[in-house]
Amino acid sequence: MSDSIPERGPKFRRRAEARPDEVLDAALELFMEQGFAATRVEDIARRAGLSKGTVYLYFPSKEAVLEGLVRRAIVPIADSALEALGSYEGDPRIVISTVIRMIGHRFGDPRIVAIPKVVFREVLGFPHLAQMYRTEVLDKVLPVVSGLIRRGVEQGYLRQVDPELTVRSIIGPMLLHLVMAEVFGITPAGGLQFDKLVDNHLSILFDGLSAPPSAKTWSSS
Amino acid sequence: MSDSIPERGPKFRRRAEARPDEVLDAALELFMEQGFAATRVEDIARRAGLSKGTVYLYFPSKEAVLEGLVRRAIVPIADSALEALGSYEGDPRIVISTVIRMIGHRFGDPRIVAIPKVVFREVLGFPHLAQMYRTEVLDKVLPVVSGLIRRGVEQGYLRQVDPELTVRSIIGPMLLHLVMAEVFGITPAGGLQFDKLVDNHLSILFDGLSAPPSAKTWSSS
Amino acid sequence: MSDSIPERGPKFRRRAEARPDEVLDAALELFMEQGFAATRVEDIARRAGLSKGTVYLYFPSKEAVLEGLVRRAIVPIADSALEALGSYEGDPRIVISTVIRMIGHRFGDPRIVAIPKVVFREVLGFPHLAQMYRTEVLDKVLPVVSGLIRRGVEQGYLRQVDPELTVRSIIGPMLLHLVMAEVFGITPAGGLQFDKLVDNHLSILFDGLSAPPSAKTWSSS
Amino acid sequence: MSDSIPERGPKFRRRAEARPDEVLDAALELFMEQGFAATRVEDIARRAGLSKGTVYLYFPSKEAVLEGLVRRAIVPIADSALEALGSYEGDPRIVISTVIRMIGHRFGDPRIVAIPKVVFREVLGFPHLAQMYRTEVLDKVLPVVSGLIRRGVEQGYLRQVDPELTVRSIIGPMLLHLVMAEVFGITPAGGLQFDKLVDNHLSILFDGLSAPPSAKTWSSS
DNA sequence: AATGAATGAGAATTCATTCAT
DNA sequence: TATGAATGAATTCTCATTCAT
Repeated sequence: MSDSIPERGPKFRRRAEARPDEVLDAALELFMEQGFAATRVEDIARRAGLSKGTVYLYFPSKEAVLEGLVRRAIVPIADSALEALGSYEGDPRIVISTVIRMIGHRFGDPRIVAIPKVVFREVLGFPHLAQMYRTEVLDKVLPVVSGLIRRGVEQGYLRQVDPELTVRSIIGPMLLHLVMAEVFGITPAGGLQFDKLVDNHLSILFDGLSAPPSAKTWSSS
Repeated sequence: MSDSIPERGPKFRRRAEARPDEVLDAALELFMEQGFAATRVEDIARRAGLSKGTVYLYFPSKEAVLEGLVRRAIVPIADSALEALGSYEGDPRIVISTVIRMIGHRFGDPRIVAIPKVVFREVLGFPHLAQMYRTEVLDKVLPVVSGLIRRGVEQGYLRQVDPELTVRSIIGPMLLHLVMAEVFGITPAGGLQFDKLVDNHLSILFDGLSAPPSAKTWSSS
Repeated sequence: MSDSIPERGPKFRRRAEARPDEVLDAALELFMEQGFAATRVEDIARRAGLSKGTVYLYFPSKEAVLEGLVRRAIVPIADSALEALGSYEGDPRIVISTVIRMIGHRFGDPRIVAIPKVVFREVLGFPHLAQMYRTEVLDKVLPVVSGLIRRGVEQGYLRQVDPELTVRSIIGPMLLHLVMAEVFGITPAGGLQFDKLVDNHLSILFDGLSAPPSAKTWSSS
Repeated sequence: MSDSIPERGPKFRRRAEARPDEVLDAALELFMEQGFAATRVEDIARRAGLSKGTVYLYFPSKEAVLEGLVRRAIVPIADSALEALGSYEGDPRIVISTVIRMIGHRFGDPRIVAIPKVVFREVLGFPHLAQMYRTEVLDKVLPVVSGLIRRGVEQGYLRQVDPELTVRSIIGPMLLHLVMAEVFGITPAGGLQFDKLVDNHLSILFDGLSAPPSAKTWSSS
């Protein structure tokens, strides 16, 4: 029992410390594919290469797995977003572009998009999940972004806009791009192409849809 | 026949024609509040003022209720959207504004937003729901919108943008506004205020975030 | 309702007194096809050209329909069988042949075989049905048959056999013929052919399987 | 049953391999007593000393239990019957007697008769059960028996009879004996007494009911 | 630590029966 | 009489969770 038992289990022996993470990985995939309710604990176990009982060794309940999933994802998100947005001083359009591109890049990784997708899906059923996500992620990130915009307006970089509402204009198109692709399978001709979306989006976001000569004659109100 | 006792409690109300709609109304509320999986058929019945069995009188399964919900909502959506977008000829910004405002207005009615919310939530678990929604709503509406944009570009009203991707920039901010409010309870100071969101959004959409003088010095690429 | 309403209902108007019988007819078919438990009251009603509620106008419960079915079938069976067997005095082989042929003939009518088939199927679940069938049919018919055999033995027409057990030898082959055909779809080449079965059976029953010369050397004990 | 309780109560007996058989045993008893439809899965579980869920651990549905029951019974039946009938060469009456006696003996065991009884009862409701039983049992056994008879006729041991129809005369009386006893509780004075039935039956089968002197004057046609 | 057999509460669905019309 | 909408008890089946090994 002490050393070489290579033929036990279908896979090579793994370090026990990695187990909880493997469970979360498996759960993430499944919750994303079918939702929390439709995923059986045994499915999670199987996909993680474990038995049902073992899952309960690391998580007291199925709901705890979902919670663990969100918790695990929360720290790096808030961290890296705030880090990038952090204390930049100059033209906010540069930071915004940078961050948007970074987010766009990250969302190319299915492991990363999966988290918000699962959260969106399940929060209504588990309000304290929403609470957690809001407190740990949104309440930290949103004020920074709107602060950035406010400063941009004050410093003359940006037109007079409502900073809070403008956050929706910055992030919304990317969310929709994802939703269309993931939920309905609607992508542009060549695939997800987040890069192109970001280019098109930033161009409109900063310079508007209107053709230059029309700027005088057009009024959106 | 002898004596008429019409007020004998909620039982035997005999309004057969209205029943399916009452069931759908109740189901919509519950699916929205807790999701499809967490809603028991008995809950639906109770909220509709019926007994469990009666629900099955009109719908062969719980899933059929969900389907009926989507089906009921689909026709008016596609209709009214296409009607508004229809065959407008002039400056597309006027149509876009009009439609966006119309959508914004409609989304003020919780009965109306509820449908896409439920669809988004459950679609992963019921792929043919996605199919239905896509075929009946998205595949009809999206091409019209991107056609509008394409024409706007060709006729010089709009800058050179990718029509398909630009759809995301038009609708995305509104989706995010809703998601933030409904999923995480994050609204601007005074409530949902869809009107203000729409104004802010359209202003940015057409004229861009950048302050006018900066147009020369800024490059979004 | 006053005079000529030929287009109401799928069939010509029938006299109300026939209703209970129509219900029993429908029930018989269905109980035979699928068994009592698998037959819904609504199925019975539909096949009888009535509505569910109307069935309850004539029978207080589903079980009462089954009971009514058996009751209706019992009288003529006992009657006609006893009549034929009744008070015959001469060679019992003639009566037995006659009755067997009569039974064989009757069993050609699906409406008639259906009754014992349904009874066999359901008696275990409704013991008082068995009781009824036994008291009304079997306890009347069997003693007459074994009495006939006993007398045949006493009068030298038949070999020394056990009259009670011999009843099984007389009727059993016909039962098996039916069971094989109805339950497993196993019939002789040209169909049910009850006539041929009866001929073959009677020939063996009275004269035995053994070839004549072997009679001396063979002993069945 | 009386003593050896491996203590610890009925829970967690951990005898995984025996379980399916225990379930089948319990189901057999119940299906026989009350029929398939009237037996609840929980009843089966309870009688097997298990919980409802455990039944589903081994059988995916109640119907699968019924199927398993038949499947389990089928192999030994066909095997032992064919073995006995197999390749006998001489006087077929000896084999027939032997097999009939063997069957008679076996049918003394309630566990064995139960199977065909359940099959007969439920087969109309589950046609593929009939299919299975027919293919695996009847289609194997019947041709062997009729072949035996045909050979007996050819070799002069038996009178000119129809081999296929004669099968009914051989087996039918035993079936009826069982049906009368099990369905209606009608047995000869001293109980089932299969031995006596078999003796009486074989005597008639081979030598006929008719008293010897009458052979000339009697004609069964 | 790991397993998977066993449990039982809970949910979907069916259908006999009732009753206002 | 006749109808069929409405009811709810009963039943099948699922699956999170426990626990002996």
